[in-house]
Amino acid sequence: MDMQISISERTNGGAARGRVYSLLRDAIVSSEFHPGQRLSEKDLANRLGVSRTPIREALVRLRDDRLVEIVPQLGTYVSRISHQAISDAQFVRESLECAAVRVATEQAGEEDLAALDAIVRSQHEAYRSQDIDRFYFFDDELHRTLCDLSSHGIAWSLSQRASGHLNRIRRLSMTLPDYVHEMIEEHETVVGAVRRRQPEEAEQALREHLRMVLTALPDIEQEHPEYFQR
Amino acid sequence: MDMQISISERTNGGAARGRVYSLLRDAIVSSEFHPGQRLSEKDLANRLGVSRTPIREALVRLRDDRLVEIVPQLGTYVSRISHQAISDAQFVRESLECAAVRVATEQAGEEDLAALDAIVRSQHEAYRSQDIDRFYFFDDELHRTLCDLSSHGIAWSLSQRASGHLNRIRRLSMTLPDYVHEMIEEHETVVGAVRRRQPEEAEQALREHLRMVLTALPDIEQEHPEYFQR
DNA sequence: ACTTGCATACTTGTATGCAAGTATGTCAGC
DNA sequence: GCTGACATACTTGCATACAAGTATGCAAGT
Repeated sequence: MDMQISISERTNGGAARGRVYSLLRDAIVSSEFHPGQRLSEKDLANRLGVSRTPIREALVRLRDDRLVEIVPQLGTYVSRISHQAISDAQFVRESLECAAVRVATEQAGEEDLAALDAIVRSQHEAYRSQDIDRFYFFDDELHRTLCDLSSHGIAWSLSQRASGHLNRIRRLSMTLPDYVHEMIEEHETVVGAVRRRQPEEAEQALREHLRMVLTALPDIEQEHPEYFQR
Repeated sequence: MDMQISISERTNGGAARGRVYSLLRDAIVSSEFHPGQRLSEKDLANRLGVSRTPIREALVRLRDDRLVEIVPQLGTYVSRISHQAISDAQFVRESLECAAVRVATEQAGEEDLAALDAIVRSQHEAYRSQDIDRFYFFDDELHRTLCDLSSHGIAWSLSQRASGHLNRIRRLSMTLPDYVHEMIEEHETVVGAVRRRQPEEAEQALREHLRMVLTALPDIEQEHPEYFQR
């Protein structure tokens, strides 16, 4: 067992659980842990240098996110991507973020609009330098900011939490430069509608934008059929 | 320690955690545990006849629901009712359920409509016999059914999970017969709009209905100021 | 009387041991 | 060679022991 990690983390209060949750979630969403893979609490505990307890609590939370399935006395498995889970995640994300953007359109001040513009500009820049991680960072940043502007930041928290399956698809379909440019244009459309105080337009533009990730689904399923359920 | 409970539960897999979560959530929502009250894992473990482990896992989940606040090395407290939490919960519930009812309006079959009618009739009956618990049961049942008809049952799960603070208010304002009758009429309006395939109407009716619970808020805050934050 | 420092009794976070159930490999018997 | 039973080595769920930090009350000093 790795004592350094163990001891250094012991000083912080409740850091291990959150750290383990983030690590495991990233590993699943990035398909580093591939769908269907069996996970062992004990093995994860050894690899991360903590005991089973924080591992367990993280796994229970990931089950709430539908990213793992825990079968008592049998094992814990990375969930396969299911169409129902994707559809549900899409529904939740659309519902929350579209409702948020309507409110944001009514509440955004001039400095808020400037912040949105800045994010879009940063995305352009990331696109030019082909920095895909940075691009997706600002993608999230834009959506988060739109939710925050509704004064219901919870919309983004819950949307993120529910979007595990969607993010897996997004991560599997990363390298599509044409699509990336289209995404920036869609962002500009949304921000433009917010600026012109057109909630209906903003909602519609965001809804279409959110559905773009689904267009990659058939290709991914053909490429990785073993990642999908049934 | 109560060995009977402990042993009887040991046979089932993962039953203790779920049972403890439901018990604690009910206790908080019903204000049996009053807002601001300090909870002790060890004390709860003794009272429920289980060890700290399932208690901990339930409390962590309740923190996700914003119903408790866990302060490391200090204590766990029942969250006070905050206007932000109420507003967030209302936003989430409206967003999810209104989106669901739109889809439900398009998808409901004749037998689904009959089921909705049956629930409303049961509510009438519960009202006549002044059975408030039964009334609220069918209230939930109607909302859950509407979500299920959208083929996104997750909408109801998440709505429920996010509605802890709202349900606390609802439970604190229980005995209002006039209001109850009004609620039934609102339900009938929603179901009627679904039957006539008017998604916009159904959504609007549901939205207004969902906001009714908030009308009780000022009275409750005046009656129990110590339950509220700040 | 008041303040200050320390012992103590809490709290939660983490680690680990035990119980119960399942899959699997191996060996005996046919 | 094939089949079936059993030992074994896993799994998760729960209980408990230990670590570390905080509040509190008491006693001693000013």
